[in-house]
Amino acid sequence: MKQRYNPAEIENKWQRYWEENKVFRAVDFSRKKKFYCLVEFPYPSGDGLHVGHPRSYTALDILARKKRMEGFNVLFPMGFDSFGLPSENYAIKTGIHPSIITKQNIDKFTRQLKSLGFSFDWNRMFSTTDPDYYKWTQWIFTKIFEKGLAYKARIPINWCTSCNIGLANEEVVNGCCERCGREVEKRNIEQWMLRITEYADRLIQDLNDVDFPDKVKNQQINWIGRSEGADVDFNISGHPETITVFTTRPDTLFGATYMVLSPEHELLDTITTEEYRPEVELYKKEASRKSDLERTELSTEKYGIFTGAYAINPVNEENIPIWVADYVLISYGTGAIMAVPAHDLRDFEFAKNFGLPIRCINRPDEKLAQRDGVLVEDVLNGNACWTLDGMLINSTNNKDLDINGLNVEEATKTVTRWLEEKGLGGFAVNYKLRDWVFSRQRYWGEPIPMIYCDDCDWVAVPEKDLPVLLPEVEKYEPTDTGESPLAAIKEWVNTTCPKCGRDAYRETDTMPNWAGSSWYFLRYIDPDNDSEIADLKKMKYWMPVDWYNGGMEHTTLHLLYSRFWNKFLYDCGLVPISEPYKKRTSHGMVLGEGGEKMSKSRGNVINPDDVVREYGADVFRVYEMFIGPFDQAASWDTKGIAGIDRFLNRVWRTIVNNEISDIKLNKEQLHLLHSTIKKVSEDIETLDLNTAISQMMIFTNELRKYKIIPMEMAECFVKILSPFAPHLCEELWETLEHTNSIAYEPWSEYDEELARQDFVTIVIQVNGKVRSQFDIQRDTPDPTVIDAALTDEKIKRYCEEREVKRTIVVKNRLVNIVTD
RNA sequence: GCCCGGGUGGUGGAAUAGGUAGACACAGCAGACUUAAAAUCUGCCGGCUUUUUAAAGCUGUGCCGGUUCGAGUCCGGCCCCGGGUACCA
Repeated sequence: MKQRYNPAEIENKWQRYWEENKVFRAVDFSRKKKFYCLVEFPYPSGDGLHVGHPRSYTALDILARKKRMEGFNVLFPMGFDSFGLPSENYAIKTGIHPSIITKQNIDKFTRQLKSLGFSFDWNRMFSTTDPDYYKWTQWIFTKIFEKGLAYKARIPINWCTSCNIGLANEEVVNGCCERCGREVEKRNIEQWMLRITEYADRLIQDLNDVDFPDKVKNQQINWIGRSEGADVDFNISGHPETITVFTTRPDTLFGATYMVLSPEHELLDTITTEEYRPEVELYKKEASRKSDLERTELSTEKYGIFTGAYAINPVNEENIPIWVADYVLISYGTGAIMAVPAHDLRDFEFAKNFGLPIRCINRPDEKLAQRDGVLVEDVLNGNACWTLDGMLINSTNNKDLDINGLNVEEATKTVTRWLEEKGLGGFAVNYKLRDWVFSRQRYWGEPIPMIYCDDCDWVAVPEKDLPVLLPEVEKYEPTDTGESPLAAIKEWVNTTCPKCGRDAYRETDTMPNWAGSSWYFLRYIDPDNDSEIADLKKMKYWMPVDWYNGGMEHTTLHLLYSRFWNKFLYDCGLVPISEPYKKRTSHGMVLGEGGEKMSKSRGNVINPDDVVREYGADVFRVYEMFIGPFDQAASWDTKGIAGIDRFLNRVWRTIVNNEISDIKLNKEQLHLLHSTIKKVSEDIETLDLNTAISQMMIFTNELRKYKIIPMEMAECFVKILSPFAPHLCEELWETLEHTNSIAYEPWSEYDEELARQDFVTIVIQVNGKVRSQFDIQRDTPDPTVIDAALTDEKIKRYCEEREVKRTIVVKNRLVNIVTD
C-alpha cells in the first residue's frame, strides 16, 4: 500500500513519452477545428524562470489540454524574446558575447519549462535573436519604410544618462528611466520613428471587434487619447506668419485673453520683441535644461514670460498678448494655445499669477454650479473658473458670429463651422499617442536595415541582402556621443548604395526590444519559412490567435504595437486579418510571501526548480492555479502548497489503493460526478481555475469514502484533472489499464439533468430571517412548499399569534413568510 | 486631479439572476493510530450571549444612509488600498 507517489519518476517518464511520441505537435491544415492558444514569450534572463511565468503558462496549458481533449487542433507555441539590455549589460561587464549568454539562458529556460510539463509544440520554437527570424523583422521594417510610415526626425527625445540610451515615452515612468530609475533628460538625436499615430483611430475602433477585458480596452483608449476640437489660426500683429492653436473648446474663443507658446515653438524667436528677448532667451534655456520630471514637479507654480508680441483673435480682431510658458507642451497639438482663464483651470491659475484679464463668457448652469459648490456670481466676476456646461454670454462680434444664449455643444458647432467658412481653421483631432521612437543606440538588437547615400538619401536594404547581421565588436558600450557601438566598426558601416552603387554608410541604430515581439505570433505558424514571413495559407488556417494571455503591464506597449504591426501587414496584404488577437486575458502577479514583490534584495524569491524538486511539477502547477483569482495578484504561501500536495496524494491513494470496478452509479454518485464535470468544464473556459480545483477536492473527499469505486467515476475524474496535473493523470490512466496517452482522450461529458440535484434544501425565513429548513423534491409546486413551510414545528412557534400577510417563494431555494 | 479595479473569519479565498454569508484550502485546537515522530485519519474552528447537554438567540461582508418581504450583491454619500495616467489645451 503506497502512501505517496513519486513525482520525479513519473514526471520524467511522461515528459519523455510526450517528446518521443511528438504528442503536442500542431498539424497545419488538419480537418479538426483549430485553436490557437498563446502566452507571451519570456525574456530569458540569467536568473531563470520566475514563479510568475508559470502562472500564465499553466493556465493556458490547462486550456490547451482541455481543447485537445475536446477535439481541437491546438497550436500552443513557445519561444524567446531575447534581444535586450540585460544580456548586453552582462556582456559589457564580462566581455562575453551576448549571443553566448542568450544561448545559455534559453537552454536554462527550456529545461525549466520542460520540467513543468507544458504541452508546447517545441518544434516551432525560435528566438527573436535568430538571424532566420530577425531577417523578417528587418524585412517588415523595410516595408514600413517603403510605405512612408518610418521616418527620421530630429526631435527632443528622452535620454537616460545612466543607460546612455534614448527611451520611448512609454519607457519613462514618472520622469525616470523605467529600467534604472535615473532621471531622464532631453536630448536632440536623429531617430527612426514609426507612424503609429496613423493607425490611432483604427486601433480604437477595432477594439469593438475583439474580446478583451474592459480594463485593457479602456487603458488603450486612454493611452491613445483621442480628442476632438478645432484648429484656429491667429494672425500676429506686425508679422506675416500665423500661429495655429488646437482647442477642444472653440466655444470659448471670445474668452481668450492671451496666448501661450511652448518654449520650443518655432515662431518664438521671430515674434519676440527686442525689449523682451533677453528674458525670453533665458527662460528658453532654463526650460531646455529641465527634465520632464522637473517640469511636472514645478506644476504647482505656473511660470512664464511675455514676448512683447500680440496675436489677433480671429473672432473679434482683439489684440491679445503672447506669452511663453512651459506648461504648454511642444509635443501635443501645435505647441501653442489660446488661453481662456475663465474656463480653463490651468489658464486661470496662470492668469492669476500674472494679473492677466479673466473674462467670463459662459454663465454656469445653475444646477451644475450648485452641485459643485461654485457661485455663479464668482464665475461672472472672474473670481472662479468654470469648465462645464452653461449659457454663452459676451460672445458676439456684432457681425456674422453670435453664439450668445447657446450651450457649449451648440456654440462649439457654430464656431467650428464659422472658422471653416472663413478659412481660419476648422474641425481637428489630436491624440496623446505619439509616434514610436524606434531607434536604440545599442548593440544587442536588430540592426535597422537602412543605408544612407548622399545621392539617394535613405535606402532600405534589399530583401536579398537580409538579414543585416550583427557584426562582432570588441566593446559593447555605447559611445560617448550616444551612438551605437556599431558606429565604431568602419568596415561594417561603410558600404555601397543598393540603388546607385556609390559609397554609402549603414544605419548604426538598432531596434527596440518591442520589435521582435510585434509579430512573433505569426512566425509560430510557419517558423522555418525562408521565403516570406509566413505562408499566407497557413496564416489563413491558424489566425487569429484565439486566446492570448499576458501581463497587464504590456497593455499600452506590446499589445498596442503588435496590433499596429499586424494592421500594417494586413494593409499590405501579407496577413489575412486586421486584428491578431480574438480574446485577451491577463494574469495577476505572483508576489512574495509578505505580499511584497519578489526580489533578490528582499530575499523572498521562490525558485520553481526548488518547488519541483520538493513537491513535483503537478503540485506546483495546481498550487499556482489554486492560489487565488487568476487576474488578481497573489502572494506565495509556502504552507499553502502543502494542501495541494495532500490533495494530489489523496487522489493517488484513492485510485491506486482501492478496489475499482465496473459498477453502476447510484443517484448521489451520478449527481456528484456530473456536477463536478460541469463545474470544471465551465470554470476552465473562464479561467476560474481556483474554484475548479476546489470542486475536484470536494469530489475526491467524497470518492475516498467509497469502499468500491465505480470505474466510470475514476476515469471521468482522471480525465478532467489531467489538464491540471498531467503527469499524475497519465500515470493513473495507465493504472486504469489504458495504453494510450490521456492527452487526446475525449473530454468527460456531463448531463445537465444529472448535474442538478433531485432533492433541494428549502430555507424558511420569517420576515427575512432564516428560522428553519427542510428537504424536498426539486421543482415541487409552490403551494406544496408553502404548506410544508407553514407546518414546520419551529415556524409554527414563530407565527403564533401573528397573521401571515404574505409568502414569497424562490423556486428550489427558500420560502419567506411575512407576518405583521 | 482623472480613468479603472478592490475592501468578506487568524490567513488565501467561495457565494449563479437580490435569496442559507464564510464553499474549498492554510493555520490553529482536540482526538485516533504510533514506543515516539513524520505521514495518515476523525472532529471543532467569525464574534457575543444564554443554557443542563443536544441546542437557542443576537450580531456580522470598510463606514453612513436608502430601495426591498429579503442586500456581500442594487442606489446615494464618504473612508481606505491597489493599478493606469498625469499641465494632452
